[in-house]
Amino acid sequence: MKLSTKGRYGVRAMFDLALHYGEGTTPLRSIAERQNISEHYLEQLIAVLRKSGLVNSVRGAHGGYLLAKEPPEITIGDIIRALEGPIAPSDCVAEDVEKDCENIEECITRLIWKQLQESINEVLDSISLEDLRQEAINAKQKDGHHGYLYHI
Amino acid sequence: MKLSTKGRYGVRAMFDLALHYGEGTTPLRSIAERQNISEHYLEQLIAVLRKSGLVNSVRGAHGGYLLAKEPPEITIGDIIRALEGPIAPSDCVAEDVEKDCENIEECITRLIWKQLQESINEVLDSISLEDLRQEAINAKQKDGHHGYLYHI
DNA sequence: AGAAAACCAACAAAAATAGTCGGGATTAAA
DNA sequence: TTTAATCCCGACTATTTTTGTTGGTTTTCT
Repeated sequence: MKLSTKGRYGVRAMFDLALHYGEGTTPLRSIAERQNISEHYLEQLIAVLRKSGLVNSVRGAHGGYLLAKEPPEITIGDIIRALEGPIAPSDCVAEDVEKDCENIEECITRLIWKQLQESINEVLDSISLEDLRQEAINAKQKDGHHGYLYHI
Repeated sequence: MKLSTKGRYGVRAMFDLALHYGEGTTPLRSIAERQNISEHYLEQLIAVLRKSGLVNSVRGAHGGYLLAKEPPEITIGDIIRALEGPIAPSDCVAEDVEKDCENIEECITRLIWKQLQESINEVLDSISLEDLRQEAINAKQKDGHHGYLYHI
């Protein structure tokens, strides 16, 4: 029950773009440096996000990436599903798969995975990039020097 | 965001034991056959469940496994956490790990993983083996011939 | 032209997953 | 007392997924 770096890096990259929303394009190198992620690896992830219609790109010098929609219109769920595939704790609850349960016990445990799937989607779809942006603004106001408010 | 077979097989095995609760021990082979899971692989999983105090074992001929507590006292969360480790979408929200976020963005995305973790645990801890047992009884009553009610 | 960037495809190391294999220890029953 | 059923244990292995790396090509601004 863990997200891979794909999802986590992807969310951070999109969050980074959200913080620079309205300022034109952001080159991948800047995102990678700020977020401390391998640039080439992030390239692969953002390619997926582009193909999913979540970011646009501008090629050439002074090019870069930018959000394809406004921050309130992009949810964490959109990002995670693009990068990690549909959220399905078990294959039998994935939308595109038609798989028969082999026995009644399997059918019943399926109820669990269905509930879990719905709950996860609900949480992830309830948080938009705008929400994160607001959190960041609040955090900075409370603690001027970039303050690591949420350390464990 | 997918559970491995460890968690899913484990839940099915425990469910199987719940359906036979009060009937003494159940040999692993029976569980493996009914649930169509490799016996040797399931052995490894049930060893973990035993060490976690969720099942007891009886060695020797006519031995087998049985639930260590009553079905209402065992939740799906107990089983999943035993087999897959603590539910933590990101390491920074795992209880045993003290990891500093490296920048403010990472700290803010952490809020997502924390919310997600809580939601997942809530769902999984709200379902007990007894709940599944009741579902099974209902399903059988409605459809006498072992009826695959929950097919997609 | 030159530099900055996106874009692309193949490769590869490391880790996790999903088992398999072979035997040893324990116990009930014949 | 042997035998069969069963749990117990450790080592091995194949496959897949993750997490990148390498080395380019193309596009566009200055």
